[in-house]
Amino acid sequence: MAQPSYYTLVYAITREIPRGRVSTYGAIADFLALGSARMVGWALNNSFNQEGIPAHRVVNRKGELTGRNHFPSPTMMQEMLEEEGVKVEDHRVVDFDRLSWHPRVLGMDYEINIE
DNA sequence: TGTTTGACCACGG
DNA sequence: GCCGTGGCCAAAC
Repeated sequence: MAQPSYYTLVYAITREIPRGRVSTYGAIADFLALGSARMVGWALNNSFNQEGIPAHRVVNRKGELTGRNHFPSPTMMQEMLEEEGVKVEDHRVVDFDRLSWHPRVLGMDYEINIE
């Protein structure tokens, strides 16, 4: 994509989420200082066109896997997380407070790598 | 072109 | 701590 759209930014940040950690829609929207948390969800919905985007690591602020219904299989999101060592119980990330990751750690001058 | 709709969040009561 | 409400902005209709 020559011109970075909002989607591109969301995708780039989502790719930076470390394995075994989770992030939230609000955190991503907050770091981008653009749009809203809703748009992050919209972008991720469209992210199935792109490959290699760990959309399963993005949950809502309560740690709930609200996006699970948008995966090919509703149980896939949980299984992928558990495979990375993130325990999920009753559609919620266990110990979410400790595992939540904020893109701020990338630094303010982080340059997004657009493919 | 105007309205509706989202994988949401912060806030006030 | 739960509930209603407003805000957010791009796509679909």
